[in-house]
Amino acid sequence: MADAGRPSRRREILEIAAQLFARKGYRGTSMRDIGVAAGVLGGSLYHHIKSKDALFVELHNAALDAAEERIAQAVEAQSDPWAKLEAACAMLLDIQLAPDSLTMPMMNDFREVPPAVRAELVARRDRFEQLFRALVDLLPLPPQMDRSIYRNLLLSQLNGVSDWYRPGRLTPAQVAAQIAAVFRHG
Amino acid sequence: MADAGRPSRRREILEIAAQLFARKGYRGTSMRDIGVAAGVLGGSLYHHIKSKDALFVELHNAALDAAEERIAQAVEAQSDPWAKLEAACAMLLDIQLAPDSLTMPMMNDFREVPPAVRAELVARRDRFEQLFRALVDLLPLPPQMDRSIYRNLLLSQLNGVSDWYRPGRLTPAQVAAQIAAVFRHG
DNA sequence: CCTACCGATCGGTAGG
DNA sequence: CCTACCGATCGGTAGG
Repeated sequence: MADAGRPSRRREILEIAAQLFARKGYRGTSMRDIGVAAGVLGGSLYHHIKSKDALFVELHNAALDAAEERIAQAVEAQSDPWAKLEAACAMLLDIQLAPDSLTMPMMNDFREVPPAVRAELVARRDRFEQLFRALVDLLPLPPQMDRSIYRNLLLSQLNGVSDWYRPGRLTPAQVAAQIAAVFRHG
Repeated sequence: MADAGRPSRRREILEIAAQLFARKGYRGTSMRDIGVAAGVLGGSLYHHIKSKDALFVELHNAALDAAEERIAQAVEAQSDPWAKLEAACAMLLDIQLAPDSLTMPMMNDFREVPPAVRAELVARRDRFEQLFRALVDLLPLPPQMDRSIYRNLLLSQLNGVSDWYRPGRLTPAQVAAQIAAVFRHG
Protein backbone atom coordinates (compact mmCIF):
# COMPACT_ATOMS: atom_id res chain seq x y z
CA MET A 1 0.00 0.00 0.00
CA ALA A 2 2.79 2.40 0.82
CA ASP A 3 4.42 2.57 -2.63
CA ALA A 4 1.38 1.79 -4.77
CA GLY A 5 1.94 4.65 -7.20
CA ARG A 6 5.55 4.03 -8.19
CA PRO A 7 6.17 0.86 -10.20
CA SER A 8 8.97 -1.26 -8.84
CA ARG A 9 12.25 -1.39 -10.69
CA ARG A 10 11.55 -5.03 -11.52
CA ARG A 11 8.20 -4.10 -13.03
CA GLU A 12 9.84 -1.41 -15.17
CA ILE A 13 12.32 -3.94 -16.46
CA LEU A 14 9.58 -6.46 -17.25
CA GLU A 15 7.68 -3.90 -19.31
CA ILE A 16 10.79 -2.83 -21.21
CA ALA A 17 11.67 -6.44 -21.91
CA ALA A 18 8.12 -7.22 -23.08
CA GLN A 19 8.23 -4.43 -25.64
CA LEU A 20 11.59 -5.56 -27.00
CA PHE A 21 10.55 -9.20 -27.22
CA ALA A 22 7.33 -8.18 -28.96
CA ARG A 23 9.20 -6.06 -31.49
CA LYS A 24 12.30 -8.12 -32.17
CA GLY A 25 11.46 -11.65 -31.05
CA TYR A 26 13.10 -13.87 -28.46
CA ARG A 27 16.38 -14.50 -30.21
CA GLY A 28 16.46 -11.02 -31.68
CA THR A 29 16.48 -9.48 -28.21
CA SER A 30 19.68 -9.83 -26.20
CA MET A 31 19.99 -9.25 -22.49
CA ARG A 32 22.33 -6.41 -23.38
CA ASP A 33 19.55 -4.85 -25.52
CA ILE A 34 17.21 -4.97 -22.56
CA GLY A 35 19.91 -3.51 -20.37
CA VAL A 36 20.50 -0.57 -22.70
CA ALA A 37 16.76 0.17 -22.83
CA ALA A 38 16.63 0.05 -19.03
CA GLY A 39 19.75 2.16 -18.60
CA VAL A 40 21.94 -0.55 -17.11
CA LEU A 41 24.40 -3.16 -18.31
CA GLY A 42 23.09 -6.54 -19.35
CA GLY A 43 24.66 -8.37 -16.45
CA SER A 44 22.95 -6.10 -13.95
CA LEU A 45 19.54 -7.46 -14.95
CA TYR A 46 20.32 -10.73 -13.24
CA HIS A 47 19.73 -9.10 -9.88
CA HIS A 48 16.03 -8.94 -10.85
CA ILE A 49 15.55 -12.06 -12.95
CA LYS A 50 16.83 -15.59 -12.94
CA SER A 51 17.43 -16.14 -16.66
CA LYS A 52 16.34 -14.95 -20.09
CA ASP A 53 14.18 -18.04 -20.45
CA ALA A 54 12.40 -17.51 -17.14
CA LEU A 55 11.88 -13.84 -18.00
CA PHE A 56 10.22 -14.71 -21.28
CA VAL A 57 7.96 -17.36 -19.78
CA GLU A 58 6.89 -14.99 -17.01
CA LEU A 59 6.01 -12.25 -19.50
CA HIS A 60 4.19 -14.62 -21.79
CA ASN A 61 2.06 -16.14 -19.05
CA ALA A 62 1.27 -12.82 -17.40
CA ALA A 63 0.15 -11.49 -20.77
CA LEU A 64 -2.15 -14.44 -21.35
CA ASP A 65 -3.56 -14.13 -17.83
CA ALA A 66 -4.48 -10.52 -18.47
CA ALA A 67 -5.82 -11.22 -21.95
CA GLU A 68 -7.96 -14.10 -20.70
CA GLU A 69 -9.59 -11.91 -18.10
CA ARG A 70 -10.32 -9.00 -20.42
CA ILE A 71 -11.73 -11.27 -23.11
CA ALA A 72 -13.94 -13.11 -20.63
CA GLN A 73 -15.40 -9.76 -19.54
CA ALA A 74 -16.04 -8.69 -23.13
CA VAL A 75 -17.76 -11.99 -23.88
CA GLU A 76 -20.03 -11.80 -20.83
CA ALA A 77 -21.36 -8.46 -21.99
CA GLN A 78 -22.91 -10.13 -25.05
CA SER A 79 -25.64 -12.76 -25.27
CA ASP A 80 -25.79 -13.70 -28.96
CA PRO A 81 -23.19 -16.38 -29.87
CA TRP A 82 -21.93 -14.45 -32.90
CA ALA A 83 -21.77 -11.24 -30.89
CA LYS A 84 -19.79 -13.06 -28.19
CA LEU A 85 -17.33 -14.31 -30.79
CA GLU A 86 -16.87 -10.90 -32.38
CA ALA A 87 -16.38 -9.30 -28.98
CA ALA A 88 -13.69 -11.84 -28.16
CA CYS A 89 -11.93 -11.21 -31.47
CA ALA A 90 -12.08 -7.46 -31.04
CA MET A 91 -10.65 -7.61 -27.53
CA LEU A 92 -7.89 -10.02 -28.52
CA LEU A 93 -6.84 -7.81 -31.41
CA ASP A 94 -7.05 -4.71 -29.23
CA ILE A 95 -4.59 -6.36 -26.87
CA GLN A 96 -2.38 -7.85 -29.54
CA LEU A 97 -2.11 -4.70 -31.66
CA ALA A 98 -1.63 -2.21 -28.84
CA PRO A 99 1.70 -0.53 -29.63
CA ASP A 100 2.77 -0.32 -25.98
CA SER A 101 2.00 -2.07 -22.68
CA LEU A 102 3.23 -5.41 -21.50
CA THR A 103 0.26 -7.23 -22.96
CA MET A 104 1.85 -8.62 -26.05
CA PRO A 105 1.98 -9.82 -29.55
CA MET A 106 4.75 -12.28 -28.87
CA MET A 107 2.82 -15.51 -28.68
CA ASN A 108 4.13 -16.33 -32.12
CA ASP A 109 7.62 -17.51 -33.11
CA PHE A 110 7.58 -20.52 -30.79
CA ARG A 111 10.31 -21.91 -32.99
CA GLU A 112 12.73 -19.20 -31.80
CA VAL A 113 12.59 -20.45 -28.27
CA PRO A 114 14.48 -23.32 -26.54
CA PRO A 115 12.48 -26.57 -26.37
CA ALA A 116 12.01 -26.45 -22.60
CA VAL A 117 10.58 -22.95 -22.84
CA ARG A 118 8.42 -23.89 -25.80
CA ALA A 119 6.77 -26.66 -23.82
CA GLU A 120 5.71 -24.19 -21.14
CA LEU A 121 4.40 -21.66 -23.66
CA VAL A 122 2.42 -24.28 -25.56
CA ALA A 123 0.80 -25.57 -22.37
CA ARG A 124 -0.28 -22.08 -21.35
CA ARG A 125 -1.53 -21.21 -24.81
CA ASP A 126 -3.56 -24.40 -25.01
CA ARG A 127 -5.43 -23.35 -21.90
CA PHE A 128 -5.98 -19.92 -23.38
CA GLU A 129 -7.46 -21.40 -26.52
CA GLN A 130 -10.08 -23.29 -24.52
CA LEU A 131 -11.79 -19.94 -24.17
CA PHE A 132 -12.36 -19.85 -27.92
CA ARG A 133 -13.32 -23.49 -27.98
CA ALA A 134 -16.27 -22.68 -25.76
CA LEU A 135 -17.29 -19.78 -27.99
CA VAL A 136 -17.13 -21.84 -31.17
CA ASP A 137 -19.18 -24.62 -29.59
CA LEU A 138 -21.97 -22.10 -29.09
CA LEU A 139 -22.17 -21.15 -32.77
CA PRO A 140 -24.97 -22.47 -35.02
CA LEU A 141 -22.55 -23.63 -37.73
CA PRO A 142 -23.63 -25.66 -40.77
CA PRO A 143 -23.26 -29.35 -39.89
CA GLN A 144 -20.60 -30.12 -42.52
CA MET A 145 -18.24 -27.57 -40.90
CA ASP A 146 -15.69 -29.24 -38.61
CA ARG A 147 -15.59 -27.16 -35.43
CA SER A 148 -12.09 -28.20 -34.51
CA ILE A 149 -10.64 -27.01 -37.80
CA TYR A 150 -12.85 -23.95 -37.74
CA ARG A 151 -11.42 -23.03 -34.35
CA ASN A 152 -7.87 -23.62 -35.51
CA LEU A 153 -8.44 -21.44 -38.55
CA LEU A 154 -9.96 -18.66 -36.48
CA LEU A 155 -7.16 -18.64 -33.92
CA SER A 156 -4.52 -18.81 -36.61
CA GLN A 157 -6.21 -15.93 -38.40
CA LEU A 158 -6.30 -13.81 -35.25
CA ASN A 159 -2.70 -14.61 -34.39
CA GLY A 160 -1.54 -13.70 -37.87
CA VAL A 161 -3.01 -10.20 -37.90
CA SER A 162 0.05 -8.69 -36.24
CA ASP A 163 2.13 -9.85 -39.22
CA TRP A 164 0.32 -7.66 -41.74
CA TYR A 165 -1.50 -5.04 -39.70
CA ARG A 166 -0.32 -1.46 -40.08
CA PRO A 167 -1.89 1.18 -37.78
CA GLY A 168 -3.80 3.96 -39.46
CA ARG A 169 -5.95 2.39 -42.15
CA LEU A 170 -8.05 0.19 -39.91
CA THR A 171 -8.74 0.00 -36.20
CA PRO A 172 -8.35 -3.34 -34.43
CA ALA A 173 -12.14 -3.39 -33.99
CA GLN A 174 -12.64 -3.00 -37.73
CA VAL A 175 -10.28 -5.88 -38.45
CA ALA A 176 -12.17 -7.98 -35.91
CA ALA A 177 -15.46 -7.13 -37.63
CA GLN A 178 -14.05 -8.23 -40.99
CA ILE A 179 -12.79 -11.50 -39.56
CA ALA A 180 -16.13 -12.11 -37.87
CA ALA A 181 -17.87 -11.44 -41.20
CA VAL A 182 -15.69 -13.96 -43.02
CA PHE A 183 -16.24 -16.60 -40.35
CA ARG A 184 -20.01 -16.02 -40.06
CA HIS A 185 -21.86 -18.92 -41.69
CA GLY A 186 -25.07 -20.92 -41.47
CA MET B 1 22.83 -32.35 -71.03
CA ALA B 2 25.81 -34.52 -70.13
CA ASP B 3 25.26 -34.72 -66.37
CA ALA B 4 21.51 -34.23 -66.23
CA GLY B 5 20.84 -37.13 -63.86
CA ARG B 6 23.26 -36.30 -61.06
CA PRO B 7 22.44 -33.14 -59.10
CA SER B 8 25.40 -30.82 -58.70
CA ARG B 9 27.03 -30.49 -55.31
CA ARG B 10 25.77 -26.95 -55.11
CA ARG B 11 22.22 -28.11 -55.72
CA GLU B 12 22.53 -30.73 -52.97
CA ILE B 13 23.69 -28.07 -50.55
CA LEU B 14 20.82 -25.78 -51.49
CA GLU B 15 18.26 -28.50 -50.82
CA ILE B 16 19.84 -29.38 -47.48
CA ALA B 17 19.91 -25.73 -46.47
CA ALA B 18 16.29 -25.24 -47.53
CA GLN B 19 15.11 -28.05 -45.30
CA LEU B 20 17.05 -26.74 -42.32
CA PHE B 21 15.82 -23.17 -42.78
CA ALA B 22 12.27 -24.47 -43.14
CA ARG B 23 12.52 -26.48 -39.95
CA LYS B 24 14.54 -24.23 -37.67
CA GLY B 25 14.27 -20.75 -39.15
CA TYR B 26 16.92 -18.36 -40.40
CA ARG B 27 18.62 -17.54 -37.13
CA GLY B 28 18.07 -21.05 -35.79
CA THR B 29 20.15 -22.51 -38.62
CA SER B 30 23.90 -21.89 -38.48
CA MET B 31 26.27 -22.38 -41.37
CA ARG B 32 27.89 -25.08 -39.25
CA ASP B 33 24.51 -26.86 -39.01
CA ILE B 34 24.22 -26.84 -42.79
CA GLY B 35 27.79 -28.07 -43.05
CA VAL B 36 27.15 -31.01 -40.73
CA ALA B 37 24.06 -32.02 -42.71
CA ALA B 38 26.08 -31.81 -45.92
CA GLY B 39 29.04 -33.69 -44.47
CA VAL B 40 31.51 -30.80 -44.53
CA LEU B 41 32.68 -28.06 -42.22
CA GLY B 42 30.79 -24.79 -42.15
CA GLY B 43 33.57 -22.81 -43.70
CA SER B 44 33.73 -25.13 -46.69
CA LEU B 45 30.27 -24.04 -47.81
CA TYR B 46 31.65 -20.68 -48.86
CA HIS B 47 33.17 -22.27 -51.92
CA HIS B 48 29.58 -22.71 -53.22
CA ILE B 49 27.79 -19.68 -51.81
CA LYS B 50 28.60 -16.07 -51.16
CA SER B 51 26.97 -15.57 -47.78
CA LYS B 52 24.24 -16.90 -45.53
CA ASP B 53 22.04 -13.97 -46.50
CA ALA B 54 22.48 -14.57 -50.23
CA LEU B 55 21.81 -18.28 -49.75
CA PHE B 56 18.54 -17.59 -47.98
CA VAL B 57 17.34 -15.07 -50.54
CA GLU B 58 18.17 -17.45 -53.39
CA LEU B 59 16.23 -20.29 -51.78
CA HIS B 60 13.29 -18.10 -50.95
CA ASN B 61 12.98 -16.68 -54.47
CA ALA B 62 13.46 -20.01 -56.20
CA ALA B 63 10.73 -21.49 -54.02
CA LEU B 64 8.32 -18.70 -54.89
CA ASP B 65 9.16 -19.03 -58.59
CA ALA B 66 8.28 -22.72 -58.51
CA ALA B 67 5.16 -22.17 -56.40
CA GLU B 68 3.93 -19.41 -58.69
CA GLU B 69 4.19 -21.65 -61.71
CA ARG B 70 2.48 -24.65 -60.16
CA ILE B 71 -0.34 -22.53 -58.76
CA ALA B 72 -0.90 -20.81 -62.10
CA GLN B 73 -1.27 -24.20 -63.76
CA ALA B 74 -3.75 -25.41 -61.14
CA VAL B 75 -5.81 -22.24 -61.54
CA GLU B 76 -5.98 -22.51 -65.33
CA ALA B 77 -7.51 -25.97 -65.06
CA GLN B 78 -10.60 -24.44 -63.43
CA SER B 79 -13.15 -22.02 -64.83
CA ASP B 80 -15.41 -21.16 -61.89
CA PRO B 81 -13.95 -18.34 -59.73
CA TRP B 82 -14.47 -20.26 -56.48
CA ALA B 83 -13.00 -23.40 -57.99
CA LYS B 84 -9.97 -21.41 -59.13
CA LEU B 85 -9.49 -20.04 -55.63
CA GLU B 86 -9.79 -23.43 -53.99
CA ALA B 87 -7.36 -24.95 -56.51
CA ALA B 88 -4.84 -22.21 -55.73
CA CYS B 89 -5.22 -22.77 -51.98
CA ALA B 90 -4.84 -26.54 -52.35
CA MET B 91 -1.70 -26.21 -54.44
CA LEU B 92 -0.15 -23.65 -52.12
CA LEU B 93 -0.75 -25.86 -49.10
CA ASP B 94 0.50 -28.90 -50.96
CA ILE B 95 3.74 -27.05 -51.54
CA GLN B 96 3.96 -25.47 -48.13
CA LEU B 97 3.20 -28.63 -46.17
CA ALA B 98 5.38 -31.01 -48.19
CA PRO B 99 7.77 -32.49 -45.63
CA ASP B 100 10.72 -32.55 -48.02
CA SER B 101 11.84 -30.76 -51.19
CA LEU B 102 13.28 -27.32 -51.56
CA THR B 103 9.89 -25.71 -52.03
CA MET B 104 9.35 -24.42 -48.59
CA PRO B 105 7.38 -23.16 -45.68
CA MET B 106 9.94 -20.54 -44.72
CA MET B 107 8.23 -17.45 -46.03
CA ASN B 108 7.30 -16.63 -42.46
CA ASP B 109 9.53 -15.18 -39.74
CA PHE B 110 10.62 -12.14 -41.72
CA ARG B 111 11.56 -10.64 -38.39
CA GLU B 112 14.40 -13.13 -37.95
CA VAL B 113 16.19 -11.83 -41.00
CA PRO B 114 18.54 -8.81 -41.43
CA PRO B 115 16.75 -5.71 -42.76
CA ALA B 116 18.49 -5.79 -46.14
CA VAL B 117 17.40 -9.39 -46.67
CA ARG B 118 13.90 -8.66 -45.46
CA ALA B 119 13.47 -5.97 -48.08
CA GLU B 120 14.26 -8.44 -50.84
CA LEU B 121 11.93 -11.09 -49.44
CA VAL B 122 9.07 -8.66 -49.04
CA ALA B 123 9.44 -7.43 -52.61
CA ARG B 124 9.36 -10.95 -54.00
CA ARG B 125 6.43 -11.97 -51.83
CA ASP B 126 4.44 -8.92 -52.86
CA ARG B 127 4.74 -10.05 -56.47
CA PHE B 128 3.66 -13.53 -55.48
CA GLU B 129 0.58 -12.22 -53.76
CA GLN B 130 -0.58 -10.46 -56.92
CA LEU B 131 -1.57 -13.91 -58.11
CA PHE B 132 -4.14 -14.12 -55.33
CA ARG B 133 -5.20 -10.54 -55.88
CA ALA B 134 -6.35 -11.52 -59.38
CA LEU B 135 -8.25 -14.53 -58.04
CA VAL B 136 -10.02 -12.52 -55.36
CA ASP B 137 -11.01 -9.84 -57.87
CA LEU B 138 -12.88 -12.52 -59.82
CA LEU B 139 -15.04 -13.57 -56.85
CA PRO B 140 -18.69 -12.48 -56.58
CA LEU B 141 -18.30 -11.22 -53.00
CA PRO B 142 -21.02 -9.33 -51.15
CA PRO B 143 -20.47 -5.61 -51.74
CA GLN B 144 -19.81 -4.74 -48.08
CA MET B 145 -16.78 -7.07 -48.05
CA ASP B 146 -13.50 -5.19 -48.53
CA ARG B 147 -11.51 -7.20 -51.07
CA SER B 148 -8.15 -5.91 -49.90
CA ILE B 149 -8.73 -7.07 -46.34
CA TYR B 150 -10.33 -10.27 -47.56
CA ARG B 151 -7.19 -11.03 -49.56
CA ASN B 152 -4.94 -10.22 -46.60
CA LEU B 153 -6.97 -12.51 -44.37
CA LEU B 154 -6.89 -15.34 -46.88
CA LEU B 155 -3.14 -15.11 -47.43
CA SER B 156 -2.47 -14.83 -43.72
CA GLN B 157 -4.69 -17.84 -43.15
CA LEU B 158 -2.85 -19.90 -45.74
CA ASN B 159 0.54 -18.86 -44.43
CA GLY B 160 -0.41 -19.76 -40.89
CA VAL B 161 -1.40 -23.34 -41.62
CA SER B 162 2.15 -24.63 -41.24
CA ASP B 163 2.10 -23.39 -37.63
CA TRP B 164 -0.68 -25.73 -36.53
CA TYR B 165 -0.84 -28.43 -39.20
CA ARG B 166 0.16 -31.94 -38.16
CA PRO B 167 0.33 -34.61 -40.89
CA GLY B 168 -2.01 -37.55 -40.53
CA ARG B 169 -5.38 -36.18 -39.52
CA LEU B 170 -6.01 -34.09 -42.61
CA THR B 171 -4.51 -33.86 -46.06
CA PRO B 172 -3.42 -30.46 -47.37
CA ALA B 173 -6.29 -30.66 -49.86
CA GLN B 174 -8.78 -31.16 -47.05
CA VAL B 175 -7.42 -28.15 -45.18
CA ALA B 176 -7.70 -26.13 -48.38
CA ALA B 177 -11.31 -27.22 -48.80
CA GLN B 178 -12.12 -26.11 -45.25
CA ILE B 179 -10.48 -22.74 -45.78
CA ALA B 180 -12.32 -22.31 -49.06
CA ALA B 181 -15.57 -23.16 -47.27
CA VAL B 182 -14.96 -20.54 -44.60
CA PHE B 183 -14.10 -17.88 -47.17
CA ARG B 184 -17.02 -18.68 -49.51
CA HIS B 185 -19.64 -15.96 -49.23
CA GLY B 186 -22.35 -14.19 -51.24
C1' DC C 1 24.37 -1.54 -10.22
C1' DC C 2 29.35 -1.90 -12.30
C1' DT C 3 33.86 -4.15 -13.53
C1' DA C 4 35.70 -7.68 -15.54
C1' DC C 5 35.38 -11.71 -17.14
C1' DC C 6 33.94 -17.06 -18.58
C1' DG C 7 32.96 -20.42 -22.34
C1' DA C 8 30.26 -21.01 -26.33
C1' DT C 9 28.84 -19.84 -30.73
C1' DC C 10 28.30 -17.02 -34.70
C1' DG C 11 29.42 -15.61 -39.99
C1' DG C 12 33.22 -15.47 -42.55
C1' DT C 13 38.27 -15.77 -44.44
C1' DA C 14 43.31 -16.97 -45.84
C1' DG C 15 45.99 -20.25 -47.52
C1' DG C 16 46.68 -24.46 -48.98
C1' DC D 1 37.30 -29.43 -48.97
C1' DC D 2 40.25 -28.79 -44.45
C1' DT D 3 43.13 -26.27 -40.95
C1' DA D 4 43.27 -22.66 -38.31
C1' DC D 5 41.81 -18.72 -37.25
C1' DC D 6 39.44 -13.52 -36.97
C1' DG D 7 36.30 -10.28 -34.47
C1' DA D 8 31.80 -10.00 -32.71
C1' DT D 9 28.25 -11.35 -29.81
C1' DC D 10 25.77 -14.28 -26.78
C1' DG D 11 23.83 -15.75 -21.76
C1' DG D 12 25.53 -15.66 -17.51
C1' DT D 13 28.62 -15.04 -13.11
C1' DA D 14 31.90 -13.51 -9.17
C1' DG D 15 32.93 -10.08 -6.34
C1' DG D 16 32.41 -5.87 -4.85
